[in-house]
Amino acid sequence: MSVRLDDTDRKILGALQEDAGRSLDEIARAVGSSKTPVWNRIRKMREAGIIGQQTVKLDAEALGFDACFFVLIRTSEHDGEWQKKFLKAVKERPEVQEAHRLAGDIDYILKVRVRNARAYDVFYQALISEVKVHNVTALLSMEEIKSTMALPL
Amino acid sequence: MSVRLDDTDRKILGALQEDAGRSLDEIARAVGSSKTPVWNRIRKMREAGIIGQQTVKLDAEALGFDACFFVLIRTSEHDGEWQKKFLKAVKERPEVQEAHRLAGDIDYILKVRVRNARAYDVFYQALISEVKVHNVTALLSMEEIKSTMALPL
DNA sequence: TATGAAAGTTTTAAATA
DNA sequence: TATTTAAAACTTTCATA
Repeated sequence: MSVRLDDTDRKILGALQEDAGRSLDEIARAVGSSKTPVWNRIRKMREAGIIGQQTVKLDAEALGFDACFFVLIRTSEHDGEWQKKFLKAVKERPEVQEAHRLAGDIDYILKVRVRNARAYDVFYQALISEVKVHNVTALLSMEEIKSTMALPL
Repeated sequence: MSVRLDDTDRKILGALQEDAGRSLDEIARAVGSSKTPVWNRIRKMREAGIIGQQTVKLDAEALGFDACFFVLIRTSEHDGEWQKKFLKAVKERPEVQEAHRLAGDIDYILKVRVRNARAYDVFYQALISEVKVHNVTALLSMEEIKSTMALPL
């Protein structure tokens, strides 16, 4: 923790976010420095946990994941036991790509990626059989306009 | 396009999703094959667009992005001109990490990542001054329970 | 599919500003 | 203290069997 970031660090993070497959040399050139210092900064930021998992973006549709739902969940149960069970269910299910606990009226939002509507129903039935929820609204995505993990550094 | 995927391809995709930083050798070992065939498969899947951008996950909180909103948007305007302007606005704004066009009552959902509530308001004011929207609901995330781009292959 | 050699990259260490 | 240089270890890429 607690690495103070300067301008060069931020530029490196920007370059990595954009394309983590570039060589050190290219990144160094892009941020106006050279290999070793850039390498040391990256190592420090990795150790500090600022730079996490390195991954690839796969084409969901080409791989047959044609359905994406945003699921709004209201619960009447707010005790610790219920919450623990719910978090566990959500973390374990690979269909759930995002899960957030919300402020206000709606308690949770999930982003669920499945092959088709039938697969969503299977997921939904499994979820409500594991944990009791008061009210569920599923919003079906017709079109993914944008999807990125990049932070607006 | 149209690459038929077998079991080995799927295993490779799984390995890359999990950690794109591993060497070919490691991936080959993990999927029970050897370097050359794995390399050829990856190249083909990249060419076909199945494997896309390579990126890193950054720690949003460590970098000072403390606020995340899901924004539900209803519009009264459904003509092409309006939609074009809206898509453009959403794609251009780096705060918008996800944008989907929905079926049903609510027309769009956005995921917006900003430094704080004030920054969200700046974003919101800028958006509604660019495109007219009928009704907006912002859901504030209190806790990110899960966040992954990985498909449940 | 496997082997292996050439080209390129990452990583470490030593030298320099 | 941070950067450049240099060299060893490792990876990717690709020709050939």
